[in-house]
Amino acid sequence: MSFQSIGLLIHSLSRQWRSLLDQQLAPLGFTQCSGVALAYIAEHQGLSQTELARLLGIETPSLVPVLDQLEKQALVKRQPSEQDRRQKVLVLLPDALPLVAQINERRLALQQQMLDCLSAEQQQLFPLLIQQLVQQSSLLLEQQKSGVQP
Amino acid sequence: MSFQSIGLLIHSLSRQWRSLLDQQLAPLGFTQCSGVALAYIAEHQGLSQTELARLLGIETPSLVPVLDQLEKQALVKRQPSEQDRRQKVLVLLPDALPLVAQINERRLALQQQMLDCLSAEQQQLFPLLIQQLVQQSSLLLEQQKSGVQP
DNA sequence: TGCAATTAGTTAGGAAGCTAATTATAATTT
DNA sequence: AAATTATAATTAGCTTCCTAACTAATTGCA
Repeated sequence: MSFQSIGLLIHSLSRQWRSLLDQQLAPLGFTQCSGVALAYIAEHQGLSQTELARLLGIETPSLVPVLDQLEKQALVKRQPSEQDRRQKVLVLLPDALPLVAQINERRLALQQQMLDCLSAEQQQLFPLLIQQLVQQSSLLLEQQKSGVQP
Repeated sequence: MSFQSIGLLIHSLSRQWRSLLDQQLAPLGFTQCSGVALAYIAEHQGLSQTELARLLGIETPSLVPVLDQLEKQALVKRQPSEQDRRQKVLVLLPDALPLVAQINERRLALQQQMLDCLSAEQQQLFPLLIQQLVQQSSLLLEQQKSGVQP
C-alpha cells in the first residue's frame, strides 16, 4: 500500500504560488522574493540583512543577489550600522514607496484569490496550520543537526 | 499596513520539508524527488514519463535527470511503449523493491512527525486544504496563460 | 588584557526546478 | 492520402535556492 505525499503537494503548491506571484510582479520589475523583500524592508525600516533573511525564510547568501538587484534599482540602500560595524542596515529610498504599495496590492489580491477556494473558517485556520508546521519543521531540522554532532 | 505572506510561509515549509526528507533518504542514495519518484513508479507500474511528472507535480524536463539517475542505479528501466512509439514506459527492476519499502517507511515516519504538531482533526483536514489550494493555483495558472493568448 | 569563539556579510560552487526549442511519432483536418 | 497540428521525450540555458569557506568585527572568558 502507498500513501499520498503531503510534502510533495506542498512543494507543488509552493512553486505554483510563486509562479503566479512572479507573473503578477514581473511588470513592476520584481520576483516573489525581491518584491516581498522590498515590502518587508518598507515595513521594518532599519532591518539588518540577517533579520530580513530570517523573515523571508531564506539563508543570508540567498539574500545577497536580491539586495544587489534592489540596490541597482535604487530602491534600497545598504547602510553601515553605527552600533555594529559588521552589520549593514537596510534603508528604503524614496522612489520605492509607490512600488511598495503596488506590490502589496498585487500580492494581497493573489492571496485572496487563492484563499477564495476555502470556506471563511478554513481561510482563517489555514495560515495558522502552515505556521505551526513551519515551526515544527524548524524544530525537527534543529534536532537533526544537533543529533549528528555529538 | 502590511500583512503576512502566506505564499512565503508555504515556500519556507516546502524547502524545510524537503531538506528533512533529503536527509532521511540520503543514506539510501535518494533525494525527495528521486525517492518519491521511485515509490510512485513502484505503485503504478507501466507509467509514462509525462504521467509520472504530473503525479510528482513537476515538468517533464525536470524529470529527465531524475530518471537518468534511477536508471544508472539500475532500479528503473525506460521501456519503449508498444502502443505509442513516442512514449517510454517506466518499469521497476527487482533490485528496487526493498529500497521502495525503506523509502516509504521513512517518508511516512517524517510525515507523521510533522503532522504530530496538529490536532487529530487538523491532521485530517490539512491535506485536503493543500489539495484544494493546489487545484486552485492550477486553475489560476491556466487562466493567466489563456488570458495572455487572445 | 589578549586569545577563542561567535556573528554579519560575502564569494564560490552545486542542486533542482523552470521555459523554449528540437526531434520523432501520432492524431486531425481537408 | 497529404498536410497540418499536437504530443512525448529530450537538450540547452536560466533562475533561485542551498552549503561551505572566507573576511572582518564583536563578544566572552581566563
